[in-house]
Amino acid sequence: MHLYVQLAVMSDMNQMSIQTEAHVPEWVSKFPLLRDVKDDAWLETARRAKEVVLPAKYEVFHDGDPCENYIFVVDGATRVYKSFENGREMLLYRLQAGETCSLTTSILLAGGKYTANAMTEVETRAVIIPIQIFHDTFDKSKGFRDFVCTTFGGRIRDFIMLLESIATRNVDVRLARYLLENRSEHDAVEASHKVLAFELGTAREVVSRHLKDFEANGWVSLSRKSIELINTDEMRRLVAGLRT
Amino acid sequence: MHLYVQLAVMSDMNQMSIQTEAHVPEWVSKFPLLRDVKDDAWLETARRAKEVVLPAKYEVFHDGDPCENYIFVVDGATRVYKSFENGREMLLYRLQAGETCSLTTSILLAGGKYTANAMTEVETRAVIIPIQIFHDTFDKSKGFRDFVCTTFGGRIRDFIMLLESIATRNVDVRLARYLLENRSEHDAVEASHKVLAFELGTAREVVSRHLKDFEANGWVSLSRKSIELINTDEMRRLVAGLRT
DNA sequence: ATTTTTATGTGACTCGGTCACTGATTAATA
DNA sequence: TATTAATCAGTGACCGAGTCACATAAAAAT
Repeated sequence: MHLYVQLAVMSDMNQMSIQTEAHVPEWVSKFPLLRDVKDDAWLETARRAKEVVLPAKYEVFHDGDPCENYIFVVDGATRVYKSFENGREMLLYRLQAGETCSLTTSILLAGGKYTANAMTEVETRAVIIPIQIFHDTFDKSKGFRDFVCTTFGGRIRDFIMLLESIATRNVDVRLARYLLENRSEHDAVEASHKVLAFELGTAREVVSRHLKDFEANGWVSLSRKSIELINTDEMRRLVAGLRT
Repeated sequence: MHLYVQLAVMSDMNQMSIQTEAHVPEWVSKFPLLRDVKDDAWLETARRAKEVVLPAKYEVFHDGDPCENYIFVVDGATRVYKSFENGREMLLYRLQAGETCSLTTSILLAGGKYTANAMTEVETRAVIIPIQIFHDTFDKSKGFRDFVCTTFGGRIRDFIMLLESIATRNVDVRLARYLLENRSEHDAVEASHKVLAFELGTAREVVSRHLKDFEANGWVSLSRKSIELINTDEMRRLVAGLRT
């Protein structure tokens, strides 16, 4: 959060004087709820906001860091995860184009430090707003405020769903669902077991065992970093709870 | 959420005309962040708010219900929990005097239905604000807005801690900590294993077994609905991670 | 006094997570 | 290119947690 500002591709402040009143930076189009917000407070903040480009595998923030900016993700993908003392990591959510970081929002609104980590998975474009300007705009612009609250409020439900997926231990169902939902047009998922384990919040060995079971059932065909789906009907039955 | 308005003890609207401008309803004193908020929008909302008294074991809201009111808990205790399909229940958080329901807030801000249940544990006094008035006051009163955002934002951290406590399965440590933190002045905890299991988000049998282990270690003495702590030093060592 | 409810204790079992290894394949580099 | 290092996958043993099916005992209700 400290270093990457130096990587910033600043939006050209000099051009502001010749922009028309209705001008909205291009990146805002990625955020439908903000597109129609036209008040001065928001538009000035949007125009002044810094756009940054983060390389892949870049640590955006770390457990314990203070929070200095509100973050709009314009393009790319960033995972927000919690590292536990025992070394395990749990994916809390993934930020993609058009999303904002709810953990960041919560800290900006309520204070405190980051309680999780974030790392870009691929090169990620983001727009950041310093904390003071965030608060100022939050007070002055109802449109921006509604955007922040709406995007933030929805995340509680996601956390509860995450809780449920951990509390009700049904890795086989979640694995099957993940494979069905993330297969390519050729009914294959190109991912290592380690990656799948991280996505599902479980251990690699557990994924390997279930995949072996799936293979024994004739549902999938396994090879290095690739799972080919053979019998998607049976897998769908498993996901639907119609156990075989 | 529908019925209990009929139980309401309405604040006497007729008295409003003779109240001084600086008058703040008594219940606001339970919410430190609101005590110094004096703008008209908030004060009028505070004075108009309905105060309700809910009996113990009253279902405040249920998974799937729409959300119609913002809720200030003035006195008592209400548990907010999620029921899973397999019948297990998980305590998300407990609302006590001076708290507001973050799940309710998230729905008011972002829309949607309740995704959990809430039930009073003891008779609970609460003040409720209808959704339209909530939104109106949220826009007009910076003080109220700051209160809502601050109390709400802090809950994300709690959810992450809850996630951690489930993901890192160390029921013995959490049980010991719970006993240490909730013992009476006589170093005893008066609760059934079932209740303890609910508090810790685990199964009754697991609690029973760990308590038996604690007893075998000479740390506690067990009797019906009562756990007497004998050797708190060793239990503290366990909690601190200095395993024996 | 009898029945019902609640609280607790236990053994057998399944599942998920960890550990310690193995071999196989790919990537890096000397 | 040959060698080394890193990554990927598989497996068995083990442990903790959760579930199930009981059993016993105490308290509450009738």
